[in-house]
Amino acid sequence: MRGRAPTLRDVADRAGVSSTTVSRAINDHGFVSQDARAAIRNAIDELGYVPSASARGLASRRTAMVGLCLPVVAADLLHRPGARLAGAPAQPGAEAVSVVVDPTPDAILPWGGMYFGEVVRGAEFAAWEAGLAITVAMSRSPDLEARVLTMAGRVDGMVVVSGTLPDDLLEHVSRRVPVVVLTGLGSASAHDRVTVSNAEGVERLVEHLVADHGITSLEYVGAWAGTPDDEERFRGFRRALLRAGIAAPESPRWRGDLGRRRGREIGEELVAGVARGEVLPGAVVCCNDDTALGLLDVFSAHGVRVPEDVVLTGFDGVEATRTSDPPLTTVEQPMAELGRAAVAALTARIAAPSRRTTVTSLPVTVVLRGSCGPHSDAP
Amino acid sequence: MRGRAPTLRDVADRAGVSSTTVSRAINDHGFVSQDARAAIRNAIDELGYVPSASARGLASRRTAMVGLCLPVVAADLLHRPGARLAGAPAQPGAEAVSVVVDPTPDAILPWGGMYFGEVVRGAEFAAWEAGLAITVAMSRSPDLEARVLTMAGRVDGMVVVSGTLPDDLLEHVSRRVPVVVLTGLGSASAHDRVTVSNAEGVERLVEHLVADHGITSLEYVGAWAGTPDDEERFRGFRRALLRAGIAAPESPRWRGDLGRRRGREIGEELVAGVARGEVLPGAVVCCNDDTALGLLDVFSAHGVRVPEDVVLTGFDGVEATRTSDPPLTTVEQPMAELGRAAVAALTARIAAPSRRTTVTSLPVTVVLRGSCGPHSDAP
DNA sequence: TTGTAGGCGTTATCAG
DNA sequence: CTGATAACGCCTACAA
Repeated sequence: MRGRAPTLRDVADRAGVSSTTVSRAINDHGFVSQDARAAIRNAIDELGYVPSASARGLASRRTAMVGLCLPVVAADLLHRPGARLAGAPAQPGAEAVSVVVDPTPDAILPWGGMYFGEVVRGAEFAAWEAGLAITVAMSRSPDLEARVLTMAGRVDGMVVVSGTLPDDLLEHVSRRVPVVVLTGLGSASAHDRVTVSNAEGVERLVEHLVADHGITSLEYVGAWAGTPDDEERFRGFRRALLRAGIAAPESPRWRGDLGRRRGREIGEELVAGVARGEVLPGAVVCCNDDTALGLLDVFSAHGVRVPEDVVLTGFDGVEATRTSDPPLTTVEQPMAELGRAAVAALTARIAAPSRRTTVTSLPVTVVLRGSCGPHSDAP
Repeated sequence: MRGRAPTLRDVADRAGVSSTTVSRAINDHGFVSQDARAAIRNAIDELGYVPSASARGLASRRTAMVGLCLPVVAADLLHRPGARLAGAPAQPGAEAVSVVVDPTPDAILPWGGMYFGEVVRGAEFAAWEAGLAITVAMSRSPDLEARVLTMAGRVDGMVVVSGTLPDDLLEHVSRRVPVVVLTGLGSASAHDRVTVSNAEGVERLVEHLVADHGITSLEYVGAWAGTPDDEERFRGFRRALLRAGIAAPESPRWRGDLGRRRGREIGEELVAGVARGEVLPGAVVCCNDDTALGLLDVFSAHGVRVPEDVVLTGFDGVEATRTSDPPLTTVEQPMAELGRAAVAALTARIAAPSRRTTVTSLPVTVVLRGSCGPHSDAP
């Protein structure tokens, strides 16, 4: 099949009009007579014409695509059962069927379930509404720079999850196309930015712990220093404490890396402290769910009861928080909305390149579950 | 920022070489001296040069992108908690935080959880390995044709989930770029195709029901007639029965539409039959999980016990099967592998346009859970 | 309502 | 190892 693909010109010749007219008909700019339209439509069908995006892009200087740059981990985050994809493709000679009895789900997902797939979904939706296509790339190691620049050369704008790109690369990219930063991990920036109400979320959560559960000794487990979201969350933590008249530390006493493994380490330290006679805080507020789940792993293993002995909370709203024992109280982020808002910010920026930089903050939801104690049901 | 983006030529001038040389350096074709390389690299950095994919594509006649065309429902399938995205964006004036007590998850997802996000993940991975970028589109109604053709003009090949595109559109597309069909719903085709061991999966499952659970009266709930996967699954169903010496119908007695709602209707009919004195079959084997879950909804509501009164099984391996009550025995599809295999087939086809059409069948896993009865643990 | 002409930024071909 | 030079397929004034 497919010799040389038919071009606009072929269509024009066949329809007996000029290529300009065909162009007009296709993009329906300007005026085209009904006759011409019909002839063109026929020619297109007969020839099987498909416009070349490359030529279009070159001539019009826009590609009608936006790029999404997600953390490598996103690959893992999109993880679902039945996935496999470990690196080796399924053996061609392997059995067509295997049988297992109720397998336990894969142990621990790296980054434990912040479904970036949701972000993609939201972004795709917004792009679709704007008549744009979407292309996604994971910021994987080898060749990161080349691949990201390639993407930059291919799109009208990019959404970049904060922290996925080295600063100089990000700068290089943003000299070419507008960039919207999706705050997540990583450092601040001078681009349009979309984030969530981190501080308010934690503040409200802590308020609940203090007011409704009467907890007065709380501790915060953060991320590494300089993580903007974490800093905001900690600020919310402090604010709530101070407002309740409880002494609050200047900085988190514990710092993790947002991972469950590190959460376990911190859990071990806490438990070890108890063994030495230290007393557990009334509540441990974690900067994210994975960290909290890591602590929970250790608490369960060592007989520390949650919420009786210590209340535990997370942030993000990953799926695992619903099925942990006890289910984890957390602050849920609207992932799909993040994607949508990011693309919306991008299209706005593309439309008005010189408008002021914007920051969009999306609302969060405090989800009260067993890990912070029993609830009547009116928050 | 950004006046007129620097071009290859600008880089060449600045580096004091010809544009050809710059091109060579960038794509590292042919030979370029170290000096030239260095000068070029500097020029690129200083200018913030990013190659234009449009120009590249036009000149080289390849775009280094592959497209993925997913069913509209995929939008819903990527669904996760914290999603929202109902159509209206979050109110700007809305509260930054809201609080809820352990909300039940959103009722029912349309198509209930065939995570196409997994397919995307697998496809992205394979594309990445091949140095390709990926663009995804959902086959949404208005403008389907225009959008799909636009995608076709933008990529070197497309993966299309079977049934998402009208035949004539698919044909139009495939006149331009190679197409790999991901069997799912819909009709057969003359393209490279990737699918799973549908028949073998069900066959093995039924074998288990008969041999290990001693069930001798089984019924099959299919999809609408002409659905290839369903037909294969039914064939596996028949084969297992016949081999076990059990009479098997020529065609499914019940037909659903793969949806949970329709599954409920079928469930109601079954229950109504019982009320009229009919006797339940020993097992109901459903063509997919959603249908089975629909039946289960009704059975639970009417006190029909699974697996005591009737055994129930599905197909797909959606997440909900793990948390239903009882957990649903099913045949799990390797979603990510499907995506990967599809892109692999595509790159192979692109490399050898005239090779014979291929069919790739991926292995499945029969997952035994509570809905088919107790198990020791050796299948 | 339609056509003409020129250029968009790269790659590929062919000589040096 | 390097440079001219011609496409590549379409859009966009501008003119008719």
